[in-house]
Amino acid sequence: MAELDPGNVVRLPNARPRAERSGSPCAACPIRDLTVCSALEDWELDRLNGIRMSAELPHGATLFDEGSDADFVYNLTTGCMKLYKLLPDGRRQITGFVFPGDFLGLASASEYIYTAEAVTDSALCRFKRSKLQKLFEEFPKLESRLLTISRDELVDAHNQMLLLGRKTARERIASFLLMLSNRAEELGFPANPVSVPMSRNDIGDFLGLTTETVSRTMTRLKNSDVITLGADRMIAIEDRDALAEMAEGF
Amino acid sequence: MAELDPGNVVRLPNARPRAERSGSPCAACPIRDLTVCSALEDWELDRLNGIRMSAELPHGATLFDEGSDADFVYNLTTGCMKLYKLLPDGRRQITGFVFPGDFLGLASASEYIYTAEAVTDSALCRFKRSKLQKLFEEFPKLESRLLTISRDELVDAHNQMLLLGRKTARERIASFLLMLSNRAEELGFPANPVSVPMSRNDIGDFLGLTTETVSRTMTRLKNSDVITLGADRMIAIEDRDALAEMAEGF
DNA sequence: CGGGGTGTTGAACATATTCAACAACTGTGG
DNA sequence: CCACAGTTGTTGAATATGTTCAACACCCCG
Repeated sequence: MAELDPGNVVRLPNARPRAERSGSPCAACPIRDLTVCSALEDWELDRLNGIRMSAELPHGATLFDEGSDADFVYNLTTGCMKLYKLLPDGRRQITGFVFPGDFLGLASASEYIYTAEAVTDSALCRFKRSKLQKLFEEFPKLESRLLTISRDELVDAHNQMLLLGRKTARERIASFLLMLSNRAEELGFPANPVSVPMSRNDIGDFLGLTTETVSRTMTRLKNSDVITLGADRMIAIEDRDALAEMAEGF
Repeated sequence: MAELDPGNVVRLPNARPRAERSGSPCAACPIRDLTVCSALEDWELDRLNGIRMSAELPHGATLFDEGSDADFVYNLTTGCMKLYKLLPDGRRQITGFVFPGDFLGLASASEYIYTAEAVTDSALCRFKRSKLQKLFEEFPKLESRLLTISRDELVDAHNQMLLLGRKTARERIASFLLMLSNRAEELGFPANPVSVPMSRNDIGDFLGLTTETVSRTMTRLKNSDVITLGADRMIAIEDRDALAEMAEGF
């Protein structure tokens, strides 16, 4: 796992101008406001930076495996990752996609409860759990922020349970596309022709469907003029209201 | 919502002898070690007790509705509750069952993200969120403990996603029965003839199945001598190993 | 070019659902 | 205490949604 090469970091569209106010790279971090770091002042950020390591992953690479020792917590700065659990016969459930600003490994206790794999080339900040724990004592704000983050993850998880347990294939795809579009917007990427970096197979394993069902359902949505399937895994949302109604199960 | 009548509280089997060391009812709480309170000393517990209110709910009663203002957080002391989300046409997903020592409303921000309804007659401690928040500043341990609890909830949620997205009906039922058995044991109730207080319909809505499928699957497990269906919603696990293998998808 | 991975489409199939009937149980009032 | 009504649970038959198996088109990337 190579150290971060700054020249290789893709800046996010909503990046703030590189701050001159502090020497710490964190102060200039484009996703600073989207993650834990938003709880901290510059000087506190310096302390956090002190225990930070950078890492990059090419697409397809595994960051950690389900069941391995959860010594580190990560924060994604660029790219997209997937988290998944496997059954012995290979059935896979992707429990979440990770976008810049999101945490990885938060839900784990002593061992990671899912495998984390890069969907696209990715860059991350890495924190040793034990060191982070010590910082909590110094900055309770940090732990407080982490509680908020974990609460938000719980909200997403509950929505996903509703999706997996009760929604039809069409409703699942609609929910998924809107989720991607909303997250893109939060990150300052275009919300409408939405980028769908993951494969049909990944989408299926996230939505509890097969590749074929994902493909067929997308085609039907295209045929009913709700979306347009473009090149490079781009999808245009032509009728957002219709998609939203579908997603909510109307 | 009546105040807790102490004469009406069913003591849990693993209750410790009523403590004489403190005047606070919390110090004598039978589930004290199972919940947030385990993070606190007696004198700190007194402070927590100061913002505590008691409540009871008969079975079938709703504690709060999805979407209503999340002003309170609750801790179940006796009974069993269910948390669920609804789709506009009435499809329901139960996102979790709540047992003594468990929290309700933790995942919520300004509004509750699920409805909470009593499965059996229940008793709870109620805390005003704003007051609890203030106690956090006084006892960071408390917030720390809450982070652990919410992390554990996240682990459960991820396992449930795997179940809902990828497991067969038989595997879901097996997982469910083992979960009930394990939780019962944690609480000091018998792990083997396991009490299943919720209806087939509730089980179905928790596992993403219909009542009929739950019923049929249970019958098949009975016919293959893995379980025995008793009266009063009791189920005996006859072949725990077989059940465990099923649950894991072997 | 050529080849593996990715995506689409078709046809047969399976698992779980839906609709329906009935049995068992619970609680309530006469 | 029993009778009755409503709820809960079980079972059967028909059905549907999504899966499986299979073939082929596409398209980057080598």
